[in-house]
Amino acid sequence: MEGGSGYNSIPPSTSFDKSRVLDVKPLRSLKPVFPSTSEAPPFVCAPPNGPFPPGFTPFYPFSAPQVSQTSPNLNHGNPPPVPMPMGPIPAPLRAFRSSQSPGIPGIFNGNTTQPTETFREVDENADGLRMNEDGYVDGQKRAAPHLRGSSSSQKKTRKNKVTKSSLSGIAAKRPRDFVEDISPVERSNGNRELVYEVLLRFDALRRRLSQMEEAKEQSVGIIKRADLKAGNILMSRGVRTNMTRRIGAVPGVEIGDIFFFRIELCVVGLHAQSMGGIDYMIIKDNLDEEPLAMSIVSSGGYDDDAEDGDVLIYSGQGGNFGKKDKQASDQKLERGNLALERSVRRANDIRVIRGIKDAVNPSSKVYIYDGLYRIQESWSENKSGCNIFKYKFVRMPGQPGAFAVWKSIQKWKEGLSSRVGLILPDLTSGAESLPVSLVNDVDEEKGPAHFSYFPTLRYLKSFNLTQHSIGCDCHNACQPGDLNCGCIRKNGGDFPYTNNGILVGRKPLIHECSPACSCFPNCKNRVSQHGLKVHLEVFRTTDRGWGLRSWDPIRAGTFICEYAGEVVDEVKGRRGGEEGENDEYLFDTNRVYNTFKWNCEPELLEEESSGDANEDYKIPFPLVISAKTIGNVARFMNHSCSPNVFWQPVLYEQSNQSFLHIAFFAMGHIPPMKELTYDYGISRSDEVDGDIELNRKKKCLCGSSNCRGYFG
DNA sequence: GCGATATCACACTA
DNA sequence: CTAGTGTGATATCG
Repeated sequence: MEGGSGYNSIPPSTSFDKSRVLDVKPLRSLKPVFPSTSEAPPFVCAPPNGPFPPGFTPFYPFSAPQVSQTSPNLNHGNPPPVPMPMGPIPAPLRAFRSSQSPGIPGIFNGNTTQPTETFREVDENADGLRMNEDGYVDGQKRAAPHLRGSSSSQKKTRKNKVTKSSLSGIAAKRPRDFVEDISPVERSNGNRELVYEVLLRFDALRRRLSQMEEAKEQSVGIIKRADLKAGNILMSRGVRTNMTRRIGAVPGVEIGDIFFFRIELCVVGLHAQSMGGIDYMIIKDNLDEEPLAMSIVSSGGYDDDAEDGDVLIYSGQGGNFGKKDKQASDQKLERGNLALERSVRRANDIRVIRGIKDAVNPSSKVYIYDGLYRIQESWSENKSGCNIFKYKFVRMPGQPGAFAVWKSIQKWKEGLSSRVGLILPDLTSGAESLPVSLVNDVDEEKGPAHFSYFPTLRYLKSFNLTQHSIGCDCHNACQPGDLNCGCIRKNGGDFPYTNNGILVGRKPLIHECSPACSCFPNCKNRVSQHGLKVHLEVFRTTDRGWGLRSWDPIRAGTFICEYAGEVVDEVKGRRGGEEGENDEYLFDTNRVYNTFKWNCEPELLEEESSGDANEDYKIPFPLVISAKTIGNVARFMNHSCSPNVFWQPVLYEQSNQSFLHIAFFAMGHIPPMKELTYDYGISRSDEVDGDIELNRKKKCLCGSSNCRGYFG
């Protein structure tokens, strides 16, 4: 199959073609190279900061096998020659290993010393985690250690839901239901699923609050900061994790994870200070007590030097530095600065979160968890007569690239260095507003099989699926909360998107404005009509043919692309006649899709459950799209049973007819270079047959712990 | 028109 | 309970 007919052939051009692409077969369904899903591709052994080996993906899919995710792995000796501070070194600290470095020599400087009180506690936590990982062995039985805020979290929302024990078999296999309780143990110590879920719930609530605020709904009062409000609600309801403060990695948070609000770092326990840049804890060592730094956020407020991907010169806090209305003063060796100073001597791991401007949304920031660092040295500087502390943070070796990946992308964008394995800078040949690069740094394939790039849907005339509808008569732009707007009324009174174009919630159908409306084309209710917003890349995967990923960070609810192609006859398309291979590029609303919860839980807003909670796909009519001969980037998106992208039906008008489109949105925040995937669903006719026709199915290689084993 | 700058309300932990 | 820590959205300036 590989290297099939289309290989290296240049198809005849047609007047319609915007571009031609070379190709092999769609390999989304090829048989596995790694038959067992537990055999992760070898990208975990990449050098810390690149250059990455072919196909290296620095980020695990969220529920991919994470053998050592929560194991402290303290018994792997052979510390590499890491840079160590000079002078006497007090008792080395033990901590969680970096979560993504299985098989990499330990990064600890020893494991023979007696753990201190605090570290014994850490170890116990680690044991608990290991149990959890084996399938919620005793999630409920263990007493909750020192839980703050547990009382306030017991109220409401957790009505008699399924107990954890009744789910024990399934829980590890299936994403949990939103409303399900988070146990005290899980609140203390997280895991990957939980961290992801807490973040999803945070953003769902945040989007809903933004929507209500933008519509000026009186019910919630004025919320200037939906992020803080959402964070506050979740914290007080106990929808949070990793409350146990710890040195080292945080279970469930992976290097490369991205965040869009400081408060998100709090709810997953990565950095507990909602504003402060230095988080620390008091360590009791025999009779001594000393503060040690756990994590820092470098966001550009001070003149930190973040030029090098592996070294960070971090400024101490305080001194009223950079504040207009206050007199600058000396920084004092107290609080965070003191903790950093102690951490120099102790040489403990410190989590580093780097905040940078979001290129896609310049008014906001992105926070990247860049893994564990240690402070190599510290000194004082004098800035306009005032003392400032400086700390040289050096990244621990053996960790997957995170911030370094961003730096590489930045260079590609500036043209300073070309993307390794670049085949085409823009496979759309200008058909999209942004270029889509085609890259293969894995093998010899020169590109996907020929198709014509077409950025949207093409309805054939023979389908009379559409009807004229009346647009709104708003002037300028439709205003959230304006119930005179016909389009908002069609959406049930809610504006489907936030002011910055983020989808608030899934619904059976979204009605966007169109040329039939009198609002301007830049009206915010046209999110899915304006093409790509992030720089995408079609790339060669190691075992699943071509795939799609993004150079830009994508926040939850962001429109990614629509499924473009030809709308085909439902019955014919589904069975594909003799050419079963047509199935490869089919999108079919008739398939059975895993249900999942994405919208805000009304309980968190103390609202009665309403129609908004409905996340069923109820489509006005079935839609089958073939992207075999014409299509856009969506045709390269692979299947996953734990996807990070979902589809949403959107209706808007063109040429006096309403057309149904399939729009893809980000489920959670997606870091750059992480593969984009959605659930392909299962063909309904096969399901009805009872016996699944496995030969028609494709063996799934998504590698997720929720994997169904097949799809299609 | 766009970046810089000002203003404002605020949530976490020690 | 208070102090210490900037943040993120928006308005205004040059």
